[in-house]
Amino acid sequence: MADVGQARSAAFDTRTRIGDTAATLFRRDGYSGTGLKRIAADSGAPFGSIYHFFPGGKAELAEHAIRTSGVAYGQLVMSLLESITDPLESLQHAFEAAAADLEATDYADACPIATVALEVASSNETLRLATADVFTIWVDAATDWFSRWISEVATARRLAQSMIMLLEGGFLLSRALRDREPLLTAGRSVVELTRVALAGPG
Amino acid sequence: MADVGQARSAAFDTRTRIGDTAATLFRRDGYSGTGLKRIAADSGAPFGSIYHFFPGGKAELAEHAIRTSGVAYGQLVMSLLESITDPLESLQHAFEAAAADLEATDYADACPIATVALEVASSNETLRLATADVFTIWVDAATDWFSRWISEVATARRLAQSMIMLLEGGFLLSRALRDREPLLTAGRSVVELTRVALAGPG
DNA sequence: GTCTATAAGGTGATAGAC
DNA sequence: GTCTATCACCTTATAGAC
Repeated sequence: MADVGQARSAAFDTRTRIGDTAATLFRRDGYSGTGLKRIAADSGAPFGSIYHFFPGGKAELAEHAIRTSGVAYGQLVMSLLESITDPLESLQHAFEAAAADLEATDYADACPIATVALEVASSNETLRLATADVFTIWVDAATDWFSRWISEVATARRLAQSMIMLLEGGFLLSRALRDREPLLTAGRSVVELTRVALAGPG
Repeated sequence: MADVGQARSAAFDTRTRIGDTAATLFRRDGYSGTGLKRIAADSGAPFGSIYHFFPGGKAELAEHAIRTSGVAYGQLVMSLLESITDPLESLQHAFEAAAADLEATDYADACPIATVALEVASSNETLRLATADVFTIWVDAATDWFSRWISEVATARRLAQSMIMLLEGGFLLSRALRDREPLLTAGRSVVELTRVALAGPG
């Protein structure tokens, strides 16, 4: 197993480096705002390597970045939610961690796909579908998490969607205002919504 | 007064047409994704007229579009909230109207500044400030509206921010998924948060 | 398979004719 | 003041040397 990894390591590293750099730039500057030249330069890979590993060019690279970073970010958030047993404390902690991360990266690293999702929603059906798939995965995973304490699936799903929407809206306002407050407010509202649901039908 | 309008109408119309077209394209395809050639073509104005009316070029045009369409959209939403006296009914109606509008425009016309806001947040300080000013105006106006029924300003402000964040998150998910559901769910959650606040300290 | 040079077209911006 | 032609640059993509 180590041999296989070793044998593929050189090519794998270059491909991964290109993918990671692309994801970082797409997240920060969007799809149209990110040039392939910049991706090659920042990743240290020659320009031609992009087309060697991603023959479909920018579109294929973007779809790969959306799906890969989207799934990874979803897992990161879910693992954050798993780290504390009490749901209300867990939610508050997750939003505080997101706010701290955002501030630590000078308000750059928020949602990995939101900027691209808005850009391509009305202009690129392939990439729109990729972002839709990622959001669906997130909502489903969060619905399962809420379902541990909420018996009604519809309620769990509504909380899951609202959590993600508040996170996204919080990222948007916090990035624009360069202030953690909106994101922290979003966290408080998620806690409030969950508290009410828990006190409700049980 | 009619004469002044008449005298300025030709130039004013062209400038307005360029501004409106720019706002529409920026909203749909973002800042980097919108070319000045396209703005000239869609507005019917000659290319040079863009620089005649907006000497600062694309950046000045974008700032104008952000501030103008941002303020206008805020007023639209607030007037929608004014049209019904009961706050809970009013909120639900506003989100349903937003969802209907989004669907009617084939999921294109959502927030006029969100796409650009995310694009420029880390790369263009002038435009970031313009989006920040718009969001601040929206939060302040919504805080005043909530304050009619909520005595604590901090609570009214939290509700105002959460309403806007849920609207923005709802727009994002609904556009990506091409489904009204997230936006309608966002509306339900805003109503829920407001109901709890109203039942609380009074 | 890694990398470079170039192609073909689009971009923001400008100069200058009318 | 309206409009056109053009500039220099940057974009994605490809062809081909090594």
